[in-house]
Amino acid sequence: MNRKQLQKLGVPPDCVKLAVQALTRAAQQDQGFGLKGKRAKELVGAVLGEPRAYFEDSVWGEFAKELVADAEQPALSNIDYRTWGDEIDDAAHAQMRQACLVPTAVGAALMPDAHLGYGLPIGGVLACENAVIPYAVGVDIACRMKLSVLDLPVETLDSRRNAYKEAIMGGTRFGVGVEHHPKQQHDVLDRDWDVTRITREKKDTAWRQLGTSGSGNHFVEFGELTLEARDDELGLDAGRYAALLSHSGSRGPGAAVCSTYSAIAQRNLPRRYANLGRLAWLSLDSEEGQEYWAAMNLMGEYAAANHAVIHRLVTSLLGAHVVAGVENHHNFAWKEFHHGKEVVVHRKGATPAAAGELGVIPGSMADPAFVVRGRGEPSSLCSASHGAGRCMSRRQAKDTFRFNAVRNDLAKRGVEVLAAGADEVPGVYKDIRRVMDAQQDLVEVVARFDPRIVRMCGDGSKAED
DNA sequence: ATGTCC
Repeated sequence: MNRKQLQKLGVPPDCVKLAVQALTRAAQQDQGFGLKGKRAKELVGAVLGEPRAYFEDSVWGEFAKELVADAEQPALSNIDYRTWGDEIDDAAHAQMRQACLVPTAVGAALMPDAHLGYGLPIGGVLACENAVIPYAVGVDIACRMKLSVLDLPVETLDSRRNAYKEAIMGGTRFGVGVEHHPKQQHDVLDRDWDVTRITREKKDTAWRQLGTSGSGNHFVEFGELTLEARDDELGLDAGRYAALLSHSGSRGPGAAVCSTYSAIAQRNLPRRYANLGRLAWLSLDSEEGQEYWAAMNLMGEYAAANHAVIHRLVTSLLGAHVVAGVENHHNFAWKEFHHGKEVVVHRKGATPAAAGELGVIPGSMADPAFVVRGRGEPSSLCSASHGAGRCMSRRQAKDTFRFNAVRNDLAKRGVEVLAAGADEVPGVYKDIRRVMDAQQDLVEVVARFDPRIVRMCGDGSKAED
């Protein structure tokens, strides 16, 4: 009997392989019994009819157990999600509805900067029970923000402009595959990179890329931080400060971890869930799930180290010291308690916003970023947006904007862009002020950061220096 | 967002 015949008989697709193995064993034990025989059909039919009666059978036991396990696989969920903001496209909603079908999903929310992503939309928050979804964390695992407030008078942003520009140009590296020469040092290299094969193999890449910014929406910029009132936790009085803000992640190694474990998850995805595709999950009880969890957390430390090195290099070139700081992941998964039970909360392009938790939400190269304090709103799973959110694709942006023209406009508005592409100009983003208005119940604004000197990945160069 | 992976 072949696969097709077995399935016609009622064998679930995920059990066909074991049925074939059982038939082969049966044929070996009984010389007069061929695989095509009517008897084969009868035997398979009998096991299908009462699988539990065959659990101890040396020929049919394994197949029988798989039949029962397959029937007991959890059904699709169908949970609800709340949405903040009203400028979210249908495609992002469609992805969120798919995510709400994931069998382990128990909570979901969509942030006001949401837009289309792989698997879960960017700006999507998804809580699962005892399972992790690599593509609900995202390709750039632990993509993150870091703000450092400097001990230099805010006026030096103008009076010492060249020193600031040289510090950014000398201390940062942008581009796909870009590395530091010589390699930088950080304690993260002393962590255990042998937790998975892929982290072991990517450790040297990680070292070479340590302290680099990559491409896309990543940036390093100087700007002016304004506090309307003293903030004790930040340790800053009301006033204006020179500050350094960066957006970067786990570079090549994080992408390799994501693709490795999402491929495993998708390969293991039972056929009945096939249309969930890139939302494939790994049980935290499985070896693969534990490996991903360990690798993801290492990438979290690595991304934090990248920012630490960037800030170390840039502030050291500038001759500045750091007097206060805020940082947070916005592509990550955490074990947290919500509604009385422990769940895995995936935030993919979403800022953790538990009550009292500080975070940074950037706008665009010309619009303000905000230091925020979470309000711990339960229905958002204690989350907020991670930025303004794109309202135009990179492709469309290249056809719509000429970067040099935009750059001249921005210069008149007091923002000097050292390098960037047309796909990251302010016009490709929603209005950050509207996005902040839409999430007043999620975060309170602690400070505003206005960009003054900005570096992103330049156009037409994949590995510029 | 990354890098060219049988």
